[in-house]
Amino acid sequence: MQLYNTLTRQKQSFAPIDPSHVRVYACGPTVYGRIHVGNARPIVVFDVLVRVLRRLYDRVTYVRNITDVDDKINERAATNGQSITDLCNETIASFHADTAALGAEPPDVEPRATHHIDEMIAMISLLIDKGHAYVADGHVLFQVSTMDNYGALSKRSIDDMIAGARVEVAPYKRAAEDFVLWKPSVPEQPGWDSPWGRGRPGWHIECSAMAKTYLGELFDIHAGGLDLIFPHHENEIAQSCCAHGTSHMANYWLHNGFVTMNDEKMSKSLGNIITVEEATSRYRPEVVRAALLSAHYRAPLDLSDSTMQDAHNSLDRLYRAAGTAEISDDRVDDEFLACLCDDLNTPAALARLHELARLANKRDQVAAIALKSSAALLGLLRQEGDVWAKGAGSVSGGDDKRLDDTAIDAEIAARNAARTARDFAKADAIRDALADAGIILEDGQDGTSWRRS
RNA sequence: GGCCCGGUGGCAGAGUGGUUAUGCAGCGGUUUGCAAAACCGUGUACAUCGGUUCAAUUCCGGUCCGGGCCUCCA
Repeated sequence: MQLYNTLTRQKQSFAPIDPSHVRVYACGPTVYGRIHVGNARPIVVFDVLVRVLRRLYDRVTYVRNITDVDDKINERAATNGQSITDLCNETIASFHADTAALGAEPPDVEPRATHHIDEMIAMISLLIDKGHAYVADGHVLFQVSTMDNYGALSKRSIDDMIAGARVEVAPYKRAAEDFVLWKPSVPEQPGWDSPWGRGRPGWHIECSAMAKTYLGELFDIHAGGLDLIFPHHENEIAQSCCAHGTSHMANYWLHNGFVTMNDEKMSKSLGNIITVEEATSRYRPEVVRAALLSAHYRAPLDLSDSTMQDAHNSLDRLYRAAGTAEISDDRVDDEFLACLCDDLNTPAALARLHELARLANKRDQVAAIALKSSAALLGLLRQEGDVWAKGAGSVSGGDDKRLDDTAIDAEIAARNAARTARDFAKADAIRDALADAGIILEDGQDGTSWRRS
């Protein structure tokens, strides 16, 4: 498998450290609110990555953390007038609902930051002992200058960063680029006892500590969004490598591009977000998943109604072609798999699915099985074709004017009676009325079938 | 200011040093009572200017335009 490695800015063939056990870490959500479609992209994309890896290797451990200690959580809990614990538990539950709706399989381990405070304290102590960190004014800071190749991932030098600094430097820092490992908490803030007093961890240390705990000092793949390259992943590398005396934290660093709205990054600070909850109620969840896979994961993906409509039409065609074919793990199409093995080229893989669909539509049952089996690797076409066709949550039209299935069957019976009587005007009137209600009829050899548009 | 990444046909979106991506939309046909679906056919697309080359959308350089990171952010 070929993967684009941010560390080398090149596509490289993937060689696991231990071929009998591939280890992957992805940065998960900070749980203070529902995730939006931009947050969902790495969930879905790296879900496909792990599915492909599981197919290629006997054992894969996929870790995706949950950040449940963060000042944004504290603020949100205060705003909502609820406890931090309640806010986190509530948000985690909705996160699980959202990821399940998108068809993402749960990770093997989903560690919570607050359950790994001891590991963080141990790692911070180690960094102090090794001279990479210092205590100042109740804080513990990582001294960036003690690391030789800091900036290797983001291709950024310390000088560049100082030149571009847009933040005021906290007075207790020895250097502007130093970052916080531990900070003091006032009584009303969450905190844990530590050698440096009661406090809480900085942003980056949790990932270093949890990755070490579950995947070891060096593992295969670390994944996340493009905006995490700097400073988050850079600082994770600094912490982990300096604590463990290793040259690398992970061998491959994968970063997904952004979801945009009108070509602008979807972000909470810009306020142009659509939550997964909103998206999956306006469109079928599988359509949202397909849309997220319709562009290459490193390219920007602009979301609009037409993106969703395209994804819907595309799935419609694939579902019809797949028919009632059964999924079989050993019938995945080779060309399709080759597309995914080429740096997760999902648009090319989808194109191959359409080629299989054309063959299947020419009554090639082998192609139909390959289509359904291959699509399953993308987490698509998992429903029965009939369930999809008649499913609710269409792209256009609300449920208010929706007809129920028995009413539709009655209309179809009436229309077929008219057709038998060769009263085509009446038959067509019934069909047009159904079409207005979003019901498309198809007269086939086995009678009339219908689907929701 | 520093550092990254892009600009492909009506739209979305792959890919390639010389030959069909794919889907949607459009057009023509087959089929159908008419449709729908399906199948077949159909498009002088690769920001711009130079360079390398027998040959560049594809490699190199400049220009223009767009996006991102440098602050929480997938």
